[in-house]
Amino acid sequence: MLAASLQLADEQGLAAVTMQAVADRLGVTPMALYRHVANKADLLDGVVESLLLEVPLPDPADDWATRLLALSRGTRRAASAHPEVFPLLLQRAAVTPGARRARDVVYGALREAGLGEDDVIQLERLLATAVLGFAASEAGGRFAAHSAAQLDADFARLQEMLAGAVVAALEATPHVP
Amino acid sequence: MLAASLQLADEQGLAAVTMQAVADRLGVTPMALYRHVANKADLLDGVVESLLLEVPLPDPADDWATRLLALSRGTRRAASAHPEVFPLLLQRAAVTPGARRARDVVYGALREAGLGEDDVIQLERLLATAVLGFAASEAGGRFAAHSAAQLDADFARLQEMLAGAVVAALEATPHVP
DNA sequence: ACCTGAACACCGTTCAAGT
DNA sequence: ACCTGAACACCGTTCAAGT
Repeated sequence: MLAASLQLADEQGLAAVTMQAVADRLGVTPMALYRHVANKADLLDGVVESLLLEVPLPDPADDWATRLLALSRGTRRAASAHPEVFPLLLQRAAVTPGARRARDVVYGALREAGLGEDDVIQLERLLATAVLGFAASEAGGRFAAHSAAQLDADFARLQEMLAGAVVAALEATPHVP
Repeated sequence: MLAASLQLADEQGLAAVTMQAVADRLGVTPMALYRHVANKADLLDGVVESLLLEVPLPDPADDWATRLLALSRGTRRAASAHPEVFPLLLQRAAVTPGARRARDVVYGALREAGLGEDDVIQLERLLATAVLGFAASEAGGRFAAHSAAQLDADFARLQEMLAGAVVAALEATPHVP
């Protein structure tokens, strides 16, 4: 049902995701959906969550910088696969299992990099926000005037910027030699 | 009419912005709105644009770093004033007068800082995206679990991060001594 | 437990008609 | 030029009833 809704959004836009259309696709009446979902907002929550769970987790064997890069690339890819739904991500509290899963990857990477716990927690929010902001802008159409090559270059530069921020935080961290 | 729609969204949520409700507030029938707006999407475009035009432009007498900070603070304030509408900003192409207005402020500041034209153009997108991503996350509820103090601290750190990116770009720029 | 038919109050949008 | 009444095809959601 969440898969059917996501597919519907991908194919015909978010506005096409109506209780009746989803039900149709499942060969059922609209009212049957209310057995599995409280209401339409709840259904959309589920769709957003399933999108989040589609972002592949990086290989834990890679070093921390590679893992961060892989996660942000996976996020951008999920956005481009589901541009209609992705922007909704910024409109839900990041407290679901899917949100926690991605957050934990970043926490682990920043800890391994050597940051203190307070830094880890704050920096994760800023890194995630920058990546989500970019991916949501791209998916939502804010960059519609720009070429794919330009956006690839922008994304690469964003990564450099974020890496620079992590390095700066590391340099400000007292470390055991 | 755009003002009435924005007010309606602020007071009762984006879902309450229906053609009938807007018409009601103006003391007119819904069909009368179609004289001023092509359809509902067009109306929402107008509402988003009017929100963008609400962001105050920085004092041109201030130095470039102060202007950038003022613009991003103004943006964050507009988001908190209109949390229902603000997230839509990431879902429209940044080609309207309101978008251009803000962009030109950043262009001017980065040029004055001493960046080359290519850097100015690319960095503007990244800075704007980071600020909009943060403001939209905050307005949209992604940070709902966090205190206002925490979010203020996050925003301050975001500014530091962005300032660091500008400085790094400046250091990589060959300059006339 | 799960699904349905019928119904309700609302949507966005059209069109011809009014002033 | 601007607004309206009536109508159309759709919404989300409820409730009692069916299996």
